[in-house]
This record gives sequence, C-alpha cells and structure tokens, in this order.
Amino acid sequence: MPRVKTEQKRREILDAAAEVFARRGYHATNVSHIADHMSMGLGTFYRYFESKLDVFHAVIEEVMGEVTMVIAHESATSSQTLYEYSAQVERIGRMLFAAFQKNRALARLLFVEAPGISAELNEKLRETTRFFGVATEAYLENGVKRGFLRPDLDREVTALMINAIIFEGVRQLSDPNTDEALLERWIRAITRLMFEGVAARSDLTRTK
Amino acid sequence: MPRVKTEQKRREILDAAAEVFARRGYHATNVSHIADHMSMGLGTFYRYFESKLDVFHAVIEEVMGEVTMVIAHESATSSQTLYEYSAQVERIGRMLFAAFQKNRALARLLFVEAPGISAELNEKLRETTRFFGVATEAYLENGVKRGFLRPDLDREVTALMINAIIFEGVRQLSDPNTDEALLERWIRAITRLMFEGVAARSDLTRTK
Amino acid sequence: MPRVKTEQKRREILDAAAEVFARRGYHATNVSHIADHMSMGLGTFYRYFESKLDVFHAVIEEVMGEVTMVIAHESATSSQTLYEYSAQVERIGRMLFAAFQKNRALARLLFVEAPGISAELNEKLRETTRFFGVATEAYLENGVKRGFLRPDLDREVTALMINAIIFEGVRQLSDPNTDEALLERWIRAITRLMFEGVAARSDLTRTK
Amino acid sequence: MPRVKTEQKRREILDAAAEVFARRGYHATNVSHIADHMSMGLGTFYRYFESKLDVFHAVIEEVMGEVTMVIAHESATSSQTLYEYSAQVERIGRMLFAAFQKNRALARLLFVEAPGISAELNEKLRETTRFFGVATEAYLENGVKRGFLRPDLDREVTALMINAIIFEGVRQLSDPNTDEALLERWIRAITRLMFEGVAARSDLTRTK
DNA sequence: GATGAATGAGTTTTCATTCAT
DNA sequence: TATGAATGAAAACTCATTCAT
Repeated sequence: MPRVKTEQKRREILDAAAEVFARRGYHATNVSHIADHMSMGLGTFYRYFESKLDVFHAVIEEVMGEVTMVIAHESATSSQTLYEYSAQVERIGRMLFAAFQKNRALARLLFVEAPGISAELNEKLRETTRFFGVATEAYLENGVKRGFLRPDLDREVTALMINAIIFEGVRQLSDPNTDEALLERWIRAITRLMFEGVAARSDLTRTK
Repeated sequence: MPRVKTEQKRREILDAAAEVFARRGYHATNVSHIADHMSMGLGTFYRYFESKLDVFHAVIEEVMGEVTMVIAHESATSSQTLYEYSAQVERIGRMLFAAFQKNRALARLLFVEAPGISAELNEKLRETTRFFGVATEAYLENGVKRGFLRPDLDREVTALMINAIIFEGVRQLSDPNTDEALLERWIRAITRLMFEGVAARSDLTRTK
Repeated sequence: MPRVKTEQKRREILDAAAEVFARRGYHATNVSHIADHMSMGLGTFYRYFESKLDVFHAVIEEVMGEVTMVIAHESATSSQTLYEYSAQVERIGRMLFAAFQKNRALARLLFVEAPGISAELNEKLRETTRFFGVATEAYLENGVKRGFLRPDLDREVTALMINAIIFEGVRQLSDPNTDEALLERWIRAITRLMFEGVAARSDLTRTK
Repeated sequence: MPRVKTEQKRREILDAAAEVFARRGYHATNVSHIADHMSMGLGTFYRYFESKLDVFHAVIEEVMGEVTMVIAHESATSSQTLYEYSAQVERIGRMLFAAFQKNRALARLLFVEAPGISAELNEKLRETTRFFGVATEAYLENGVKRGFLRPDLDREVTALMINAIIFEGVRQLSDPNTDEALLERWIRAITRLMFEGVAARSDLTRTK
C-alpha cells in the first residue's frame, strides 16, 4: 500500500477513535467499538496502531497540537494598546472555541479523560497547560511593560485565571445543547471582566 | 450489630475507599485494594456496599456535599456593599481551599475521575456545578440589585467564569508541590481581577 | 484458607497441569484445558499460578528435582570394585526408570517440550544435564583412581555417553506400549556394554 | 512459470524457512518472518506451501532425508571383521556429524521442536528413529553372524543404545561453543566404549 | 456477621490465512 | 504470478461479585 494511503487509513481510524472515545469515554470504549464504527475487522486496527492506549495518545496529541497552534500563531508583544490587546484576547478566544467546535466532545476527552489514563498523558496535559500559562503570562508582561495593564498585576496567577476562564468557556460551549449566541456572551463577558471587572463604576474607589 | 456500629463501619470503608481511589484512580483500584487497606475480608465490603460503583458514588457525593456546604452556609443577599461582597468572595474561596486541603487528591477524584465513570455521576457533577453557578449568580444578582455591581453584568456567564477561576485555584493548590503563599496570591488576584480588572487605571476609558 | 490447604490445592493443579501438558504438549494446552480437567473455574487457576508459563516451570522443576534426587542419594566414591560399580549403575538406572514410571509422559515433557519453551527453562535443563554429566564423571573418576576402570578413559565424554544411554532407556520405557521385561533387557544391556563392550571375546585384541 | 522455476522458488522458501525455524523455533516463527527473510510478499508464500505446518513438515522431512541418506549409503553386511566394523561405525559417525555441521541448529529443529508440533511429525520422527534402530541392528546382526560380535548380544536394545550415543554426540556438537577436537574425542570414545567397554583389562573377569 | 476461595464474563492482542488488485 | 491489507478466531488473563463455611 502506498505510503500516502497508509497514512490516510491511519487518519481515518484516528478520527473514528476520537469520535468513539469522545462519546463513550476511554474505559468504556473497546477496540472493537472503534473497528465496528468503521465497519472494519478488529485485526485491521492493530495494523495501524499498537494498542488502544497508543491510539488514544495519538488522538490526544492531535487535539493538543491543534489547540497549541492557536496561540502559537499569535504574537504576545504585538499589542500596543489596551484596545489592541482586548481585540487579541477576543480573537484567541474565538479561535479556541472554533478549534473545539469541530468536535465538541474533544474538549471532554482532553480535559476530563486524558489525565486519568496514564501518567505520561497527564504530564503532557500539564505541559500544554503550562505552555498556555506561560504564553498568557507573556501577553500580560507585554501589557504591563507597555503601560496599559496594572503594574502590580500578579502576572503568573492571573494568567492561570484567564486560561481557566477561557477553557471553562470552551467546556461550556462543548455542550451540544448550547446555542451560538452563548459564544458571543462569553466573548463579551470575558473582555468586560478582564478590562472592567464586575463592580459598578461608582463603587470602584470604595473597595480599597 | 447495632445500627450505630454498622454506620461506623460503613464510614470507615468510605474513608478507606476515598483514600485508595484518590491515590490509584477509579479503574486502577480493585475492591480488594480497599479491603486490604483496611485489613478486612473482601466479602465484608459487600455487606456494606452494593458494588464498587456504589462506594465510589458515595465517596463523590460526600465530597460534593462538603463542597456544597461551604456556600450553603453563606447568604447570597447578605452583602450590602461592594466591600462586603469582596470579603464574602474571599471567605468562600478560603473555605473551598480548606475543604480540599484535607485531602488534596479528592479534587482530582471529583473533577477528573468522576465524570468519566458513569453518566449518572457526570450528571451529578453537572448538577453541583450548576448549583454553584446558580449560587454565584444569586450573589451577582444581589449586587446588581443593590447597585454595587454593574447593571449590565451578564450574571449567568460571569458566575460560571468566577466559579471556573475558583475551581482552577483549588486544582492548582491541590498540587502537593505548592506552598501556602500561593493561596494568598490566588485570593488577592481573584478579588483584584473581579473588582478592578487587569487594566491600568488611566487606560480604562480607552477600551470603550 | 489455611496454608496447608492452599498448598494442597496448588499441588493438585500442578499434578493436573503435568498430566495435561504431558498429553497435549505445552502449546496445544490451554489454561482452560487444565481448569476443565479439574472441573474448576478458569479464574481459580490464576489464584494459584501467575501464568501458563509459571505452572509449566513448576512442573518441570518438580520433575527435575525428582530425577536429581536419584543420584544425589548415591555416593560417587563408594564403589571399590568393578563389581560394586556395576551394581551401582544398575541401581541408579532402576531408580531413574522408576522415577519416570509414575508418569511416563513426564520424560517427554522434560526432554522434548521444555527446551523449546523458554530460554530460562532450556538453561535449567542444560544445568540438570550438566549436573548429571559431572556426577557420572565423578563415578568414572573414582573407578580410574581405584584402578577398576581404564586409566586412559575419556571420562568427560564417556560420562555424557552413559547418560545418553540411560536417558534413551528412560525415553523408550516411557512408551506406554512397552512391557516390564524390556526394563531388564535395558539394565542388562547397559552393564554388558559398559563392562564388556560388544565384541566377541576372541576378537578383542584385533581391534588395536 | 516453468516447472523448474517453480521448483527452485519452493526450494528457496524451504531453505529460508529452515533457517528462520532453526533460529526462532516453530511457534515463535511467523510466516511473515519467512517472507521478510526472503524480501518476498507474504501472499507469495501461500502459492508454494499450503500452510506454516506444511513448510515445517517439508523442512523436517528434508533434514530426516539427509540423515537417512547417510546410513542408506552404507551396507550392513559389508564388514567382515571387528576392525572393519569399527571403521564403519567411525565413518557413519563422521558423516552424521557432518550432516548437521552444515546447519547445527537443524539438530535442535529435528530433535527438540519437531516432536512437539504435531502427532504426525512425532510419528515421522519415531519412524526415522526406528529406521535407524533397525539399520544399526542389522549391523550388529551381521557382526554376530560373522562371529566378531558377542553371540548373546541383545541386538535390539544395544542398537538403540548405540544410536542414542551417536545422536547425543550430534546434539553436543551442535552447540556452537564446541570445538573441532571434541569430535575426535567423541569418535574415539564411542569406538572404545563399544569395542572395549570401560573396565580395566585386569578387572574384566571379575564382573561375571 | 466475617471471610476469602471460586467463578466466568469480558477485553486485549496475535497471526495464519484469504483474496482483491 | 506477486502482493500485502484485511480478517476474525482463538487464547491469556483480570477482577467484580457470589456464597459456602
């Protein structure tokens, strides 16, 4: 079989596996479920993947790669004003939502299933999370340096918080019952929270 | 055996199960591990719990109950000013952290293991999250009504965001490698983000 | 279960396994065959042995132990005359035959199946064979020293030859179709060959 | 494809199979190993042999044939004196050693692997052994008839013993660690044992 | 009530063989 | 004729659950 065809079949199995894993969860998925889903013999699976764990690793890596791509394509230092930064946050948020929109259940796979499967996978997830944290931190760092973010901002912790918000949004929007309007509400609410907080304008000074 | 003794033994098994589940994860835990951990016969387990899933449900419910207790004891309408609300947020955060501090691995059990085990458990987790969302929403509602929070605040989404931040904090602090100082940083960063946002004061008007 | 009962059950499974292995061969034997043969559940087997290979090792070791015992109980230096040595060879032969008589197919297991299964088992067999070789060599050594065996005897090679003859006898007599008389013929033929050779008395000098 | 080419390809596969079987053993050898070893498609194998067992039968038969050839070319009745017979034994021994020298691992295949594979193969091996026994018996018969061997010799059992010695020699010399000198020691030790026994000359009469 | 030996359904994985190209 | 992708039967092994003592 030519290299390209083999690669394509592997890809097909990968996609099928992602779908079945996402629907049933890792432990409830049998290799035979994946094979059945493709109307393919059980043995065929093992021509393309070493084991059930192997294909799960591949699926998770794929998802991580796509997600990582989203921020890898943005520059942490390009924003020169709060306004530009706000637009950038919105852009990143939209792209992450889009990344998971393709298959909403993948978020569950990544955040919920993966860490429980193997230490190796858990470590990879932590790494990706760390990567996200560092990236977001770089954005905040840039904002502080340029003067449009608070100089006393706890960049490290705040970065984790922002990421948590974004990923929670992804998780919420992964729910098949949510409508498109919710996305806009999330986008708007994130930027409002980040740049204005929750307080009424007139109350701002009183918290000190 | 008197009712009280039975209840106590059940309690002991529950605690042992929580510990073993937390350490090894649901699937890697055998019922015999739990029995061994208590130096108890395997069959005895089944006199107190229907099945492995049964005891896991009980463990998760226990954890959920403790966590729910934290906000159940607070009143959503008690805060009359932004200052009081800020203090309340801090108090809730500290109590949640404390709840998981007892056994840090329980957070993993609740957030990581539980959703992958059974649809029922997943639903329970969603319910709890929903409960948290509604609760936080009530706080925001109160703030808007009393005028110390923005009237145009998207209460539903913002509530989810706040909860996401808090739970991410819990998750981070569940890491056995984190020190106590981090807790204070989280507490401070949450309140600052909520009530001030990330922007420098002078830039605030330019985002509009 | 008391230690002694556990030990007894292990023993029963060992015996059953030996029989099934001997009849069907290692590869053609499934663990379920062994379990069926004992009218026992498949899982029970795994309470007493780690794996199919594990029980096979145990079986082979058992057989080797019994066989080794036979010569371990004889002294290589006790024979003072050719006559005594001849009697000793006969005694050892009879005991080896008897050892395998109990379960004739065990010889096949030991000599035929075992070496093909695992390197470890093969090494153990070689060790046992080496042990036999060294033992027989010691007998020959003693005979030469005492002067009742040829001084120019190649003790090492001759020891291997004698053992080969003995084990071939065992193998032949392991055939369920052989009768008891054959044992006597083997015993007699071995001692005659060893102590007289095949040549007619009158021809002896002409071979030089 | 012309008959001759087909025959040649079959031969090539046979040789490749012999090598792989000898190296890995029957059960550890996959048909794909054989095909890979020839850089040949897996399916091609099945155009020349019915099955894995089929080719193994063919390999074993080949080896048996070669070995059988060795004695087939000798005449049981040609020796007229003990001296000639002794020379003949030596010649047969050398030729057998040589036959296995070509590929030492083949001995293992024949004596160790084959009997455990199938009843049919085991029977073939017994037949060959029986053939050897009968052949050797014929030599002894001739010796007795001509008067240079003991008239009371147990020809049947002694024939088996002689063969056992010879095959043990082959087995020993199949070990890749043995040197050439050992062959000479075996040859000499066999003829000395057969024609003189192990006893010192002066002790011979006392055994009676 | 306590125990732990027994059980067998369920899963992963291998590989000889087939057959469409 | 040659190929190698596809196949699925078969086998080892695990472990939640039962039940006789």
